Amino acid sequence: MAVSRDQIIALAIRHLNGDPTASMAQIAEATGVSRATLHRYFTGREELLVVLGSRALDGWERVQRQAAIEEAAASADPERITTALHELLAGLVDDVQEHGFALTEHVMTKLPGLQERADELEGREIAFYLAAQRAGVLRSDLPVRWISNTVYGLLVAVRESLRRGDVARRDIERTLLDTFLRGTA
Amino acid sequence: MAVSRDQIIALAIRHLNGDPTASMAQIAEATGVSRATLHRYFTGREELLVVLGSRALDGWERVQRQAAIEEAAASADPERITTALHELLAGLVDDVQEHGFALTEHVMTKLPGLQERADELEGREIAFYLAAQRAGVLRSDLPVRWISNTVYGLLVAVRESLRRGDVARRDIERTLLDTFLRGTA
DNA sequence: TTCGTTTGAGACAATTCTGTTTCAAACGAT
DNA sequence: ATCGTTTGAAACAGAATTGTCTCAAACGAA
Repeated sequence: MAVSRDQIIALAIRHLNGDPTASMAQIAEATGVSRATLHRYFTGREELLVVLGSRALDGWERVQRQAAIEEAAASADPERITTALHELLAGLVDDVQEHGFALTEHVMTKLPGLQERADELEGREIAFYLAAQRAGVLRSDLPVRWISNTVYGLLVAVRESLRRGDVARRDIERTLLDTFLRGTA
Repeated sequence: MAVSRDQIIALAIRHLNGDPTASMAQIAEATGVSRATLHRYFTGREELLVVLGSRALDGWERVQRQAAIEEAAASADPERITTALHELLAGLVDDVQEHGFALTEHVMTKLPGLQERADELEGREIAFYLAAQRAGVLRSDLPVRWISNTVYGLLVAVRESLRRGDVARRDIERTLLDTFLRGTA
């Protein structure tokens, strides 16, 4: 095989990051494979998008796991929670580079199974933010879901800043953390 | 006329806020007008989108003008700049409710003339943030374009929070300002 | 009421995209 | 070199969308 299924997936994700509405023909061209072969690997466009969306959710889940947010939340230890928060945001920055297309594309949320899993991952993150509030790491006077949405919105800002070259890659993690925690004033 | 052109525009914007990829037939149905009439008012889909995008930019420009950000920047007065910043963000919150579809739809930025105008409005806002940094209202150790992107990202968070009912409408302006200026820690 | 205008419904062609199929060429392991 | 597999190119039908056109009905002002 000239191009493996995993390669196709990776290249398709990269292409969709630049053009989220690309057709099957455009995806085929971008992945260096014919349209027929693309349909041999994936039943149809919907399955392809579900697979790509699942990869994005895999990345998100991996970030949560590597940051050990559940364990940190259970410990209720401010230091551990702080460390986990830093790792979480740093991991999300990495992930937004890889799967940025899934961030604002409303199409993804309508595919079967994806929304449920996204809700579950969001739920875990909200539980973590709640623990961070209780531990005094995050402000308790803000709705925890607003905090979660803030992270999401700031990741959109990260994606745009990197795409336009407004912030250097090596500075973006610190800048994000700093803005998230301390604000801009 | 049963439905005026302005009414069509308003209803189309409202509908596209919920379904940004709606077809001409769907827009026609949502605006209470036949597809033929829709094509009598607008040359084609592209012109319709340009008109809607222009309305969104009109709203943005009006917010900037009402907040008097240029005058505040020229004054270099921290208090005036602070007031203008509050008014700017409050106005943007209002506007994101009206023209939220234009916030993340990449389609809009590809239409002729729209991107240039958006860049111009963004440029004015960046000049204002720069003045705010010089006046000590905003931190100077953050790239001014990052600050601009942060506002954009937080508006995405505002749109999501309101759509999902995570934050009450009457609280959102204060919550946004507070998070933007002081952060979440 | 009458007459000019506007509208809606439908038909129509053109385009685009999806998904399937066929077949010859390229490939790869033995 | 040979044989079974994989691939690409092309053709095809079906669906959806866009944009145009026609014509009868509804509308509105004089």
